[in-house]
Amino acid sequence: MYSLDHLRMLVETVETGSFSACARKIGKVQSAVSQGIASLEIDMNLELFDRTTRKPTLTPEGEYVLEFARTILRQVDDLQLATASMTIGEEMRVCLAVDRAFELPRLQQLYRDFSNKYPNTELEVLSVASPDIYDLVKSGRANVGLTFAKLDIDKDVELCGIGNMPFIAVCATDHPLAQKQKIFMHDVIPYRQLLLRGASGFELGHFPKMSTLAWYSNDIHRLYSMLISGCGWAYIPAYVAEGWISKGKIERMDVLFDHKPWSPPVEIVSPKASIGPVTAWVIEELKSLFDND
Amino acid sequence: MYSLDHLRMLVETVETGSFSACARKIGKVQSAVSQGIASLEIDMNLELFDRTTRKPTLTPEGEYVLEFARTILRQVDDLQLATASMTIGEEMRVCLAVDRAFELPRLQQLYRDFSNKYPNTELEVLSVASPDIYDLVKSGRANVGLTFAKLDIDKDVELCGIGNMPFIAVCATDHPLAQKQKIFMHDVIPYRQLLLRGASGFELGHFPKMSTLAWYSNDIHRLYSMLISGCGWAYIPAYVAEGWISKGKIERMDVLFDHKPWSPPVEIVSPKASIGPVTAWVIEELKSLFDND
DNA sequence: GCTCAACCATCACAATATCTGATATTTATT
DNA sequence: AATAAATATCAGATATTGTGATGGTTGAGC
Repeated sequence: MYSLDHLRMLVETVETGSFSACARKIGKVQSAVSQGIASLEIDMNLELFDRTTRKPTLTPEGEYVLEFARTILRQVDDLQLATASMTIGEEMRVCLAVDRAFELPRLQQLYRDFSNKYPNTELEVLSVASPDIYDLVKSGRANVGLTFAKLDIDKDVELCGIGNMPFIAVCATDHPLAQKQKIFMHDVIPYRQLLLRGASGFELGHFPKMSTLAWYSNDIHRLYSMLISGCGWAYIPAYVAEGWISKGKIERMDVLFDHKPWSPPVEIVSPKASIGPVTAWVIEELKSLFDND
Repeated sequence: MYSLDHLRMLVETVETGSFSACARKIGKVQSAVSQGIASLEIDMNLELFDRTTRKPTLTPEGEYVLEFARTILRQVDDLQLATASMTIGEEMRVCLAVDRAFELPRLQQLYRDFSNKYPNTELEVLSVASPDIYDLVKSGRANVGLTFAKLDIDKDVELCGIGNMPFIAVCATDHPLAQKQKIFMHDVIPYRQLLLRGASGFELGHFPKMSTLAWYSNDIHRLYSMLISGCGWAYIPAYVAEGWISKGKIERMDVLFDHKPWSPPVEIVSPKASIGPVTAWVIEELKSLFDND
């Protein structure tokens, strides 16, 4: 049965162009590679290289096998990285950074599934502001992020849009705006708008500030307190609003300026390289987050 | 450096619950497994199993490594299958089955990219009717399929929806319906409708037959001939219609009964297991087929 | 058409790695 | 306490892989 070294020889030979060059690169002697490839061909019962030309060229079969070998070795390299970082003490755990606004029931489902599927892997969930998430992933502090999409693309991280999160405008039932029907843009401007904003200070481009006066919080629950005490109105995720409205102190505003709910895009942020299988699983799960809502 | 056998021991030990059972299963002696796991732990510089209990249990590190090992071995098994089928003569090629209605420019781009990326792998493109595609993939005759979505789900194949293909109603410029503006449902009923249908005989649920009289063809080009000779009207993919309309003999009908174009969902069909890397690449490419149209 | 450098295949032998079977020890169960 | 089933360890057997030497082939440059 062939080994990883054999596959490495195949890949390296293609990469360097010759058995000798491959041998030099992997620190062995030419005949070792020659025999290695030969035994690989015997094991697979296939001719991988055409040796009639000066430099060995891949046969169609070889071409096909090469792709498998590449994928396998990439995984092995990732495992290598993972074990290396584990021995130097970095505990293996998965850290998921999500925007504070996401407290979806589906996320709780994900926690449950995670604990069943990977009972021994630690899960850390950081609840932070969207703009901070990119840095957390970039620095390696977090393995995956779930954020409102930035407008500019970031070349250091992998991004994957997964849908939109509808926001609606709400205010307290005793707020002047709650009485009004068919609210125009100019109607809300005089009233204080309550906005979500990251601790880092700046807000997201997707969150439109419409009123001239604004109050901020980095915590959506604090926003609730501010709302019911009549401090102003706010745009909040529709699924949060539902819960609040059912409590009877908050009402949906009948705004005319967006007839379909305003829905900023949501994306998954992951590092460019070396994603472990557990993180990969989390990413796959996150992808279906908005599938049937 | 550890080998595939070592990883296999790890996985099999977890699966069976003990080193001995693992040894029995993989046809070796207990001490071989014991030593194998030990050397794996030395190579990785990690403790994978906790031996204080009766049966060895995975440490958190082991749990983590296990996932990698599983993925790697799955790939190796796939490679095994691929090489086996290649030696018994099944030429390694990728066979893509697409519905006859798809002749998208983006598909031609895919052919070009394929020939660059995998110059030695054969590509076969079968142009067939959507309902036949499921069987082609199921039987292994085709590796991937691109079809209009069936309404019932099929448990034997993997399905992945990728978007919708807009259809519009057209007829010849000299057809009575071309003269009319604001065509109602009852206007089209008396005229012959030209429909796409698979050779297997049955049509897709997504293709609404509205007229009482219908003519069928399994070939969209034949439909064109029928259309320009004034035989009737038809629903055809919008991108096909564009080309035909620009030739001047076909016109878009001003139908009122669907104000947004009728767009059946399109999905990728792939086998449940053992997808080779080239096929995987094709699937990834197909997924973005409708992304920016 | 000759030379030369770089390449590949093959072989016998050396070096490693892996497997075996025996043995001692541990652990949960009766 | 006795038992059954597991694990660790060790020395020797076996198999795999690597080495270095040798000879043959290829293609570029003259």
